[in-house]
Amino acid sequence: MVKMTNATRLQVTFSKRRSGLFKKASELCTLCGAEVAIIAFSPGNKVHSFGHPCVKTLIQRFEYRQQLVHSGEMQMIEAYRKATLSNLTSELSSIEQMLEEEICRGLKVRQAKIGGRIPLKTST
Amino acid sequence: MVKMTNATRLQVTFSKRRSGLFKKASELCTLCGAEVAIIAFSPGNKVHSFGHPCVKTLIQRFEYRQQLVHSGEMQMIEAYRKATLSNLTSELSSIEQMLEEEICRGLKVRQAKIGGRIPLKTST
DNA sequence: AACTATTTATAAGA
DNA sequence: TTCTTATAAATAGTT
Repeated sequence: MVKMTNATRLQVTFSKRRSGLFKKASELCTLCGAEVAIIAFSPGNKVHSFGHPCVKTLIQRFEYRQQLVHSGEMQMIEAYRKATLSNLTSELSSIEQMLEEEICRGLKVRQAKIGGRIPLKTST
Repeated sequence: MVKMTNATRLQVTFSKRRSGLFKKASELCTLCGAEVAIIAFSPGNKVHSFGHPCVKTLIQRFEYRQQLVHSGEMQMIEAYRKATLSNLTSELSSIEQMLEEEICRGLKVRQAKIGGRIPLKTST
């Protein structure tokens, strides 16, 4: 599989495959209860996005997780998870969720200050 | 289409469909020269990601664009695009790209300081 | 992990 | 851009 040469066909193919990709993503969400964000830049450099529940929230969560990994905290959490009893695991989940919600809330406050808003779902 | 109930089947289906989704994304990249990032949280809340050229870069670019939209600068750039001659359009693209590269460089420096690194492609 | 019947995606053409 | 259709690919169910 190589890059298409004909610019017109490439544009049509991109459009079709992008909608196919977004459809697959939305099926994954409804069928499995997954949460998915997609950011796509077309060959013409236009941005297209899909998000359930919304792109921004998932980016925030992703970056928070990455931060944990980089600072070694995730390993600590995993070690704790393995060492503790299963009923404590659900407690930990709640704590993580609360922390995540706090971060989201902070984001919304910051966004409100700059006059922005958080779309529920975008396809720009 | 509704959410699957059987937890085991759901896990298998998620796994199959996630790899299908990532494959479709990579095909879109090679076939059309697109750039795509996907962040997916499984029902078990594990994070999975796909990125070409890399998730972080595309998130940065996405957020930069969103910022432009919110501040109204994108509209100004679009208006300028339409008003100017086509040879100026490519010049503008170069300027945008340089600006983007500067932002990426800044990100890398900041990441280097906290001891992190930027993966080319992740599937966590 | 592998198989396969069936469903779904898509390339090409209109 | 939308519709059609022949072909290719994905996947649900099963082993």
